Amino acid sequence: MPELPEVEIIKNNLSEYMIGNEFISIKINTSKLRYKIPHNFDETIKNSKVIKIERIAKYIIIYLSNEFKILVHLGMTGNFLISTQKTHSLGNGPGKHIHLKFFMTNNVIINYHDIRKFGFFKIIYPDNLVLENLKKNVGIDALSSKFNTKYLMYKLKNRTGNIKTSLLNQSIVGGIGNIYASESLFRAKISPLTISKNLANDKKKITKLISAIKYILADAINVGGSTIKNHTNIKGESGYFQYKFNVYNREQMKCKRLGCNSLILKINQSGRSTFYCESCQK
DNA sequence: AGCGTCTCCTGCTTGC
DNA sequence: TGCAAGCAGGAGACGC
Repeated sequence: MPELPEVEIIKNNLSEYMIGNEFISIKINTSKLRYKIPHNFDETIKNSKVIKIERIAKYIIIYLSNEFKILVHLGMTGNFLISTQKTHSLGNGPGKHIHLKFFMTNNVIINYHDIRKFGFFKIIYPDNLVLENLKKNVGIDALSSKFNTKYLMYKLKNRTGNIKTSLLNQSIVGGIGNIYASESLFRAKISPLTISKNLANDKKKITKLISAIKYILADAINVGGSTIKNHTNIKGESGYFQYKFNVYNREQMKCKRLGCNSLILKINQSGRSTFYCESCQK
């Protein structure tokens, strides 16, 4: 589920329901996520107010009034769903995979749902540099104005792997995942097999790639992200960028570009699926 | 430094 | 129908 557009949507949803409100309590159903939920998680968060929420690449950071912060990553299948004290309903199936429940002072319950339990929650202590290190390590956000031609040429110039794998590398650019890497390369008409350092010499193509990435991500955010298996917004509503896929999940289907009769190919790169059109992407 | 491989977990799809 | 294998949006740890 969650790549940059989905995380951005979830961040905005959380902001709407959390900012300005306090945590009454936290119920932990499952502490064994990717990392074990710390034993003082509830104690640390309880009675603090949410000040602001930001996104760094695919991470969400919740700033608390007591100077602590919560670092959240949604892994492959993490999501938040809202319910209220009154109804206590989720409107989205059984609660089998709800691992945490945040009870807020505005009578809202924010439920963390994660089938594969690859997501995590960490407490960042005041003055701890986790966040600063994270900002260094995840490179520049794909939607940032700093993600520009000069930057990407520099980052790719020594890379001997393929461009598709480089786009998934969060230390090069933050936020792109497997879906949007394939879709962006299609839009930029660049083959996913292109060696990164060769592409780095082609200023025009790099510029085209950057604008394709920004276009695709912004478009996906506008339509609520991609719902492949279970991404929804906090109210349980699906996105519909999946209907706009040109290549992702379209193996052996006809290329959508007008006049192109080729079929979309599926290959494996660094253990991940890549979809592309051999005729359109050179 | 950079690349490939493996791993965490559950559920759905595919093939025998 | 039943069962097992394979695959899935992510990323950190490891060896080379």
